[in-house]
Amino acid sequence: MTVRVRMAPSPTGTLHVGTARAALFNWLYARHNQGTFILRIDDTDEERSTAEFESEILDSIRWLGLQWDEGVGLDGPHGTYRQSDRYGRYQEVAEALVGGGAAYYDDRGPEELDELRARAQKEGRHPAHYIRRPDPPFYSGAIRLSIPQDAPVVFDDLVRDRVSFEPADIDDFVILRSDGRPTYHLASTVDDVDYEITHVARGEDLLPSTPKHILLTRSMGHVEPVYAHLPLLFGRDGRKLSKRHGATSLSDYREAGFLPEAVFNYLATLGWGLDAETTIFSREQAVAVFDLANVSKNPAAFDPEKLTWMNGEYVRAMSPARFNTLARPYVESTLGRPLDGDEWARFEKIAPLVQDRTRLLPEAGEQVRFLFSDLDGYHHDSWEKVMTKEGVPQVLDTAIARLEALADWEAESIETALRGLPAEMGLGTAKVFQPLRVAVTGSSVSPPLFESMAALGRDRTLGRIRYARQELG
RNA sequence: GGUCCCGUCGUCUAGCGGCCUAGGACGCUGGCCUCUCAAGCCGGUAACGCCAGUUCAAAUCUGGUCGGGACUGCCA
Repeated sequence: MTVRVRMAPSPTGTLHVGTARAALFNWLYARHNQGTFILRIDDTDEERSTAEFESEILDSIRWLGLQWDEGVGLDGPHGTYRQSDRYGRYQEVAEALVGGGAAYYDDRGPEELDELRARAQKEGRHPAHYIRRPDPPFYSGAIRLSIPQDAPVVFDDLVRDRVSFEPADIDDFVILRSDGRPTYHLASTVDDVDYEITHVARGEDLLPSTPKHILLTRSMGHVEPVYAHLPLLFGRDGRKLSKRHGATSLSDYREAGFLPEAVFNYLATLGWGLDAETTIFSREQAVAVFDLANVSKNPAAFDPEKLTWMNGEYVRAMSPARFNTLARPYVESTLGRPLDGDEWARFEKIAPLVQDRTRLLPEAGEQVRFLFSDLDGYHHDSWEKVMTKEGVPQVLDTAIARLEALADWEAESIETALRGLPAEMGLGTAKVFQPLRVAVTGSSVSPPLFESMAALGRDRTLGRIRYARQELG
């Protein structure tokens, strides 16, 4: 049997990292089993669904690298894969269920239903005990599924193992609203049947709805898919992942300069692992061994710090050419203008050293800023801590003399010219190189000094050291 | 309130009766390296929620308890 899995986002917001992770696990399962990964849009909530959210979600999924084989935007055997296009089908199913006696029309109003729920809570019982087929049958209003009371609903969840629900605790839930539109339960279940979905891996929040979906599937005369309920994602404080924890949308991370392969890797480690030892792994490695049955039961806390560390691992591992291409827009946005050809050459010269020091792409811009704009002032603390020390004027004077005498302007010759200074002047290395660093880059933290000077160019470097010397009087 | 799910370092996890004086990763931290910062290397910190039971032996099995979470809509 071919594995067919799906992700079914609702376009009522941007793609949440939790939804992205569920999509990721589905994708991994499909790839591992040479199955089909389907993308469907669950847009039955017409009030909140928008085309903008839908395209944002599709972009984010593509960015993460989860190519779908069937579904929205692709020619498939099931139409548009957008639920709003299939209302006729859902109505047909709902009415057939009524015809067969498995469902019924309910025209009780919200007030009456609220009263029943309140009574249930007061008496410590489940609302299902009260929301049942009313006495004389009605033939208008919403359609509810009638829950058979004969046996418990039991299923073997791939991650939870055996789960069981008593029918008395399952309410006769609405499948078709009184305006003829389907509820999530109906649309989702009908689609899973029609699209021949074999495995449903989704968030644990849907575990309590699963017996409803199973009963619905069975009353349609089909066998339910295998379920796998994934643990939920939380913030570092153990609370539900929300805006308070910072970014919750995949696109937020994309914009912050995270790499898709790092986000992919990190998300995969939340609730699953390649093996006992490996933290950094590729898509291919994950695909090779992934199994829903190995997913953890515990909820996971999303830790931006660990993601950032992991991103740095990926930044350092990429080719210099790719780093340069990816970093360029961030450098330009730091400067607020595009780089010209000469500036680009200077950047390329020092880029490998910047790459080693970058965890998030935007950091690259800050590190090379001194190369492309005049020092708009020294970092105050750096100046105070470094430049006001004794001996600094002599260090700068000596360095200027040595550098002026250089025949060429390469990092190696600059180093040769300056390397011996500390010993010659009887000073510690930091006493010599830190003042030069501050003079040249404006800060006590920068890429390596000699390479920075080489990339900056002879005239600018000497100009900056002379200027700093003047400032000291 | 009711139903269901979950419970190993601060966090992500390994562990599926003896290999556990509990392993790896992030974080934090001591040191080395070193022109600063990173990176790298060596070391440290820190966990089986609790109580019973089963067993020669329990983080691993059972029961209870406590704690956390989800759901409880004509939202998804």
